[in-house]
Amino acid sequence: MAHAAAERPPEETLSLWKGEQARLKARVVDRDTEAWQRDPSFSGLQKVGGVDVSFVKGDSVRACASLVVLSYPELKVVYEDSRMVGLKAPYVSGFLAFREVPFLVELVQRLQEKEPDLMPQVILVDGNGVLHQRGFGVACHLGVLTELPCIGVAKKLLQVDGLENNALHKEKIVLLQAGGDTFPLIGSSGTVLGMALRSHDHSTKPLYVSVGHRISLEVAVRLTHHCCRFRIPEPIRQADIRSREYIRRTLGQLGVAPAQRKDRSQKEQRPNACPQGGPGAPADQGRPPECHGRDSSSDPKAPKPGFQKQKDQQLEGTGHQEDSDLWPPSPAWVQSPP
DNA sequence: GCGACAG
DNA sequence: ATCTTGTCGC
Repeated sequence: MAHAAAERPPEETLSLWKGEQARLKARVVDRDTEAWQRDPSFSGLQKVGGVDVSFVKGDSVRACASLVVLSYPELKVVYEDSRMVGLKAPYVSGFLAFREVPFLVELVQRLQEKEPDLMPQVILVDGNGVLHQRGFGVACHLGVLTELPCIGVAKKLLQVDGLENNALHKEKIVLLQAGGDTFPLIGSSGTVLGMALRSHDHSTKPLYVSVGHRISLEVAVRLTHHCCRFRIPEPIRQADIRSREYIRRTLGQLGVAPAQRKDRSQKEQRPNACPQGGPGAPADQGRPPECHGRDSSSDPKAPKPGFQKQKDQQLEGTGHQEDSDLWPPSPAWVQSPP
């Protein structure tokens, strides 16, 4: 039973999740509530958070959740908490929060306990805010559960409410000529759900920014832009880099049973053991502001093939349904209502 | 059966 | 999301 979070939940579960989203959605505040948000240069803003979850290939349970806090406007990491977690829900488009948000809330609580002074004034979330099937993406979810301002930053357009990544959309993207350029994402209802943002002068593929909680779309977009040294906003980029680094260093290439890995021809299988410090040595757990050690974080060598994959293809699975069809391995799906 | 599909 | 190697550009 190493796949607790592998198969799609039954409709009954999805209905409960929809109800939860509808209930929490009523608490979303889609306007500025902080003084720094009104300031042209964001004076007063000093700490920006970023969260992300990386996964262990071939393992539907283990993942690493990270929360980082960066100084603003320097964008230097002043706090990091990366933790291995056990996933309890699978990824289902439209319900990303039920898979990741419990761990993100935990990270925020740990920060509150350990270093309350480093609590971020806003968190950039990997995923959407109100640009969502039911107007309540993971950025809204995290925002409402923590009451912290949150911004949804997606790397791909979620095609909902009439929004399509079609020829017209692509034409608009071409018109984004410089970093900071944007165009609104208007749903069928006529509502502005978010903005496509060219985050950097040298980046062609836009980011899709939407309101998570306690911030206006305009400010969300402007702040996201100010956080970009590269295409991905630094807070999210650092959380991403550090969470996968954590996995790489603790599990290396052996994510799952070494026996069922695909045989890579006859190449040498590196012994691959964790260098200094055993698994018991977190290597960076509650590390105070100092952040000693390697800070290779920001380097101008962002390796990205000069060409894209004309179509973000997703390997359509191997077509194998290797395991049984016992879905809920155990109860406890929905979190306690209130 | 076919198209979609945030992470 | 994950894996993967080289390659092109500043």
